[in-house]
Amino acid sequence: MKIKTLKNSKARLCEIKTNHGTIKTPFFMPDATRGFVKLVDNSMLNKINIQAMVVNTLHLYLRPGIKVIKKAGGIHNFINWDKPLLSDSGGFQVFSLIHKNTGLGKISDKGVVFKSPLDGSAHELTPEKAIQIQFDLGTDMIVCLDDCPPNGFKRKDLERSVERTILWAKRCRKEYDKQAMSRQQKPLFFAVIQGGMELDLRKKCVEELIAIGFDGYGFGGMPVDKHGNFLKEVLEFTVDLIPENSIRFALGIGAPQDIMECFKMGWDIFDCVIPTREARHGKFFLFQRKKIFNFQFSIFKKIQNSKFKIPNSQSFYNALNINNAKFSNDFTAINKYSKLLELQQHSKAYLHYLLKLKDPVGQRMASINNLEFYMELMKLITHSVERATRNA
RNA sequence: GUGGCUAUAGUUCAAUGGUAGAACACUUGGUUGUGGUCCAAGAUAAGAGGGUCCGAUUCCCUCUAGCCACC
Repeated sequence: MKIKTLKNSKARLCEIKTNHGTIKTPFFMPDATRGFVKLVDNSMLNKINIQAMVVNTLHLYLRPGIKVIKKAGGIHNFINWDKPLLSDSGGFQVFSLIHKNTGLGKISDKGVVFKSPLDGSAHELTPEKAIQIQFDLGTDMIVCLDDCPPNGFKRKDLERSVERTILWAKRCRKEYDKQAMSRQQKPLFFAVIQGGMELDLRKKCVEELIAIGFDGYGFGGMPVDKHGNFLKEVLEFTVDLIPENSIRFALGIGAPQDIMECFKMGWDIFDCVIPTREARHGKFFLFQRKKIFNFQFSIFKKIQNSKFKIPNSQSFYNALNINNAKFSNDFTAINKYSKLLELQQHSKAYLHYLLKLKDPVGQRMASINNLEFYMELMKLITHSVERATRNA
């Protein structure tokens, strides 16, 4: 991994080598939980320049099942995608399933027993099994099974989830080493840091995980509190504890301004459902073009001066709710600056109408608009920082 | 043409002689390792005319409209 650190900032630009090509950070991965980004096909993802995606161990294990994927020659072949893929362990999903509905499963030190939400059949996920499945998928980056606590967990419960996360990380490491012996290509291996909002638990967790040794470390748990406030302090505290030569993965983050904040702190890679899920429900990201120059200029200036401070998000983009009645008669282009003809040529009123009907045609257009926005956001940060460091 | 039934929110339906509810639709928020969702808040209603009654959306009459059956 190549790392380019910035003079007056903790932010950094990295190049990460994977089995399916090199990725440049900061980068954002859309969630393709079941092996596809909802409503968007691969040729469109390539057009938008998506570098990598996140698939989910648990969802793919339940359906179509590992047998099918192995028979297909791995997940890349199965979904016809030749760029990097990261598989999430399924920890977040199975834990949120159980925490929301205690009847659906049981958590013990051994692993998690749960009922499939698809057909009610019983399954067990253990740390070893999570790693085996991910090797079978053949993803380029894999993640330890972790004990993911819900928002509002008390200290005692958080302590137990940290203990279990560490215990499981050890078992995952052991299974990884066993699996890796018989394979030519090894995936990059991530552990997940838990501890909720308790800083000493975060510290303990990350120190123990570093002692075990991983290629990268992820921020676990919800990055927002129950009121929806972004946990900036916890994220900043945690990233400072991760070694510089490790990849820093901000799981589930986030809103555009949260990604900006995290990049500034030194997080490298991101994934989130926001651009696609919210697109389906009408939230729609657009740059304020006139303000982008100011935005770039302020990054440039702030790197040259003392503290690198990312400007307020409100100053350069809008999050519109295309469902609002005012768009029913707005015949301007969905996004006249888009590279994609369908976003240039269709009107906001048309998209409003399609989304009111919950039609996939509209949901798709909104999804690709938001994904293009996120990719441009990454490009904008990277270019601004590169230009600034060149001239510094 | 005759007989019967019905008329309450944008829609489909409740309850009620004294403050008219729901679902969906509508309006506005929220959604952070994907439930193709979910949650929260909000606006909106008694066909027309007459009668009984302290008081009628409710009971009675006439008209109007719709539905069903029969000719």
